[in-house]
Amino acid sequence: MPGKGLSREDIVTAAAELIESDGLDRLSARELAARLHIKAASLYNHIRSMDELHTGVGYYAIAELKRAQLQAIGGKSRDDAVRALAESYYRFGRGRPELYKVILSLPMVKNDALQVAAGDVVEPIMSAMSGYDLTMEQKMHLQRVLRSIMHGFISQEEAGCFRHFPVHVSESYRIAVEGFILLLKNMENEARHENK
Amino acid sequence: MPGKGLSREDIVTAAAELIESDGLDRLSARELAARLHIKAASLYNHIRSMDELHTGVGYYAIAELKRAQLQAIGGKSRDDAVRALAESYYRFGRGRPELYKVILSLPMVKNDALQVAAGDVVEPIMSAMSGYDLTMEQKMHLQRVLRSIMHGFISQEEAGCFRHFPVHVSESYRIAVEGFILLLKNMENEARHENK
DNA sequence: TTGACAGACTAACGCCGTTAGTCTATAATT
DNA sequence: AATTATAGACTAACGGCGTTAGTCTGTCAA
Repeated sequence: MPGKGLSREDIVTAAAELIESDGLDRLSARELAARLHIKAASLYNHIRSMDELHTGVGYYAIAELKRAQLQAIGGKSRDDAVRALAESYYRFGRGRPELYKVILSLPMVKNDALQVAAGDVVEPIMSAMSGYDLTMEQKMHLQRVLRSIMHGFISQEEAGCFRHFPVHVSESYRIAVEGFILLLKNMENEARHENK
Repeated sequence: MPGKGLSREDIVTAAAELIESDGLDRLSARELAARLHIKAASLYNHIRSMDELHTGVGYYAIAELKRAQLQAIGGKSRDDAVRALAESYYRFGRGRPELYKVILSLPMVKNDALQVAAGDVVEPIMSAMSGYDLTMEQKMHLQRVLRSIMHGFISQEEAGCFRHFPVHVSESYRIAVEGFILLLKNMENEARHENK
């Protein structure tokens, strides 16, 4: 094996590094190949297409995000867990914006394997909400709500939509998260009154 | 003027139509030119670059979205206005997904003129919240929160993230909006108690 | 009638992802 | 130890992309 020591995983890792350092739009077969000291065509000995590589980086990014969230939740529960989750999600999105973009650009539809990865996105949120007295169906709805808040916030700030007013973005986010916690408790109480 | 009757606006309109019918990723100079029965290079007599054209379509999309929202709010106020706004936003995002993508892909940072357009995004939301007894600063925060909810929801559903559970998406959205209204009223009441 | 010019054209450049075909060095087999 | 198979690099090329330069032509104003 001439010029060995180059696995598929090496390429995915190199692509992730390229994306994080130079930006997602700078990822190209030739640029990536140059970093690995090979020619663009040689990449195709390891990957099927740039699209598949993109998906591969997506898995990596989702795994990183999941890891960060689970670590943030730690031994916390209820409000503390939700706050920690929201903060870690925000920190990931803002701290590694290019990697976060990769997650966004993944079309979860086409690929079956990606539906597994989609579970990785949901799991930490469900875990953070485990301490609340809610039905599974309620939690599924609320998981979508929280994800929408977190993702919507990050992507709009990233796009520069929040720059135009002199009120602090972090305070807006805090209000959003506290509003979600308010909703959580409200739904808990409603259930309690019905059962009484 | 040989082959006249082709203005910059015609090209923006044609681009918007192309995007809506064939998808944003199918927009290319050659494809667009073919629709206008000219060659790709001739486009540059009217536009500076494809990027600028993209921005032009973005203006159009934002104007459309604003129009839909203001119409939805109509004479409504408070909760009704917020619900109508949220519904119209959702309907726009889901009903014209490719046009909505154009708005998302606009980087509000670079272009000064786009900051004007950003005001068009904010205005209907502030209008819907006008009936609540809140400070301007509070409304600015809450406008960000609502936008995050609406945008986060649409973009995640568009990406296919909500397909994996057998609970209705529209119900999730309803919960999210009602949660926001809950937050609105909660902040109103807090202010009232402080002032008493 | 003539000159200016808007607005189309062709040709070409350098980028992109991707495929086909070739060569070579190592690993496995005889 | 000699041979064969193969992994994995290479060059060359294709069609598509956005974009620029330079050219030609038809209409409108002087």
